[in-house]
Amino acid sequence: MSMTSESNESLIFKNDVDSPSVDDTNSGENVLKKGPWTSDEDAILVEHVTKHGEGNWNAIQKHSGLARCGKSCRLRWTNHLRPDLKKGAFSPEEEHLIVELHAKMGNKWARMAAELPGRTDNEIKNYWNTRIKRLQRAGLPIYPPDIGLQSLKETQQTDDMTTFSSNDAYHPDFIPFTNFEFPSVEFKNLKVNHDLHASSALIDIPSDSSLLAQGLHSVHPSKRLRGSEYLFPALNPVNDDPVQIAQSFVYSSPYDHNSTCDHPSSVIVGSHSGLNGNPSSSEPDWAMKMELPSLQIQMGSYWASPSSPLISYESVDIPIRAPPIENTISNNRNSGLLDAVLYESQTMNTSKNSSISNASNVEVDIRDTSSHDFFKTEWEAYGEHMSPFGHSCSSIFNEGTPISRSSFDEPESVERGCKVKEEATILVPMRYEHKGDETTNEMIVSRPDMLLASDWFGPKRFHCW
DNA sequence: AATGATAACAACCGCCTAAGA
DNA sequence: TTCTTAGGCGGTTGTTATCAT
Repeated sequence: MSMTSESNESLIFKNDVDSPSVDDTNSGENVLKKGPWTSDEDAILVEHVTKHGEGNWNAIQKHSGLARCGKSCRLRWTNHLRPDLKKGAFSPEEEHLIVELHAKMGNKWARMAAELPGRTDNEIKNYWNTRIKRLQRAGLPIYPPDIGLQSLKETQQTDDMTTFSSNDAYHPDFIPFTNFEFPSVEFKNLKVNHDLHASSALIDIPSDSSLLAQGLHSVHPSKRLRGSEYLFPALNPVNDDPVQIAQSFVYSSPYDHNSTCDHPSSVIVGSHSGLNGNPSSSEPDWAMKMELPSLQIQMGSYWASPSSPLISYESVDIPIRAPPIENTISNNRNSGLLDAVLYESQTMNTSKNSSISNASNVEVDIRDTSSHDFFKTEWEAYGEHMSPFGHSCSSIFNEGTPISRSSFDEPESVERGCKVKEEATILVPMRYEHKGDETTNEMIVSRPDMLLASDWFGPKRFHCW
């Protein structure tokens, strides 16, 4: 570290040949240092800010001789030297809050930091990014269902969903659904069941684009979690109560009522009733943002965009005992977890007191065929049976669940829009172990994402055959 | 003990916006 | 009105620590 005859401050860092990196954009004497800050640099910066206060960062270099650009000074001060910074790991409360805030705001780190006194946006961002990576590897949802539901409800309470709000709860760079080619249909019932409608989306397993692109291919069942780190403070895997966890994934259609259904034996588990292409719908904008990963997005992509790649579940290595071919569709990799989900769902429903204490846990009766009623009543007007997303149950399955041959192989076989392939409806007979009883259910496997949640359930706990 | 993988952290880069000249 | 600049923000990259094999 070279020194000059000037003040220590100015000498230390100018023309520092030992600097890890030097910004030579400022040619000549003003050679700005890059790389890690030294304690001396910190001292200079602290002294300057103490004297002159924050701001005017570029002046620091001039006045103190600190060979750092103003940006770098500001960053260093903000992220490390501020006296009100809270050091150390995030507390469980903070972690929970971060997840909650991210569900509301997305990648608005600065705004999130404002809600966390003593924490910096960079800190939160780093925490979140590493968490995302962890979740990607584990194939787990990013948001615990309770948080997703809660945040959405809060969001919806404060916004008129008929218009795109500029409220902070919404991302300014909202990406509309226009490229999704959903039929422009007004869902009368959606407003009535606003919360559940959209919340159904939130309890989908989230995943961002990168997860879609890569994370699912890198599921690492044996990935360790350091120390006390759990993916969701509020949903600690230590609590391995499968019912409680399963409840978080299973919910009923908000449109449940008693009427007939064209798929008497079919139930959509985790149907995406909340996703529709109507920009005036209550779908929060963040649900469409890549930065706010959601499996709903994935599913929406499956359904809406022919070019959207389907996840290859070939690489998902989760030890689920596969059912025999004669009982299930071939290569159905979802059966194991879906089995588990259905099992838990059934457990809940057969219980007299299947109370759902948690507001986010919405019950579904897997034997209840009325879940399709809405689809029928609302969509038969279009002459076809399809979901609010322009897809029939069967087409949803076909597009969202890679079975047998990959959809990549036969893109033309993927029905889009209003096409319906009733004959393609997949009924999966499943048998469950349930307190000595055997119950057979048929279902439409529509949730490949459920497979990803198997880590939460503990794959060894469930099996089907 | 060595090695590789991963997490955690720190810092930089590029873009955007607001304010002032 | 346009241009410049400072500051802020989010994304990305690099480094170090930690853990498992």
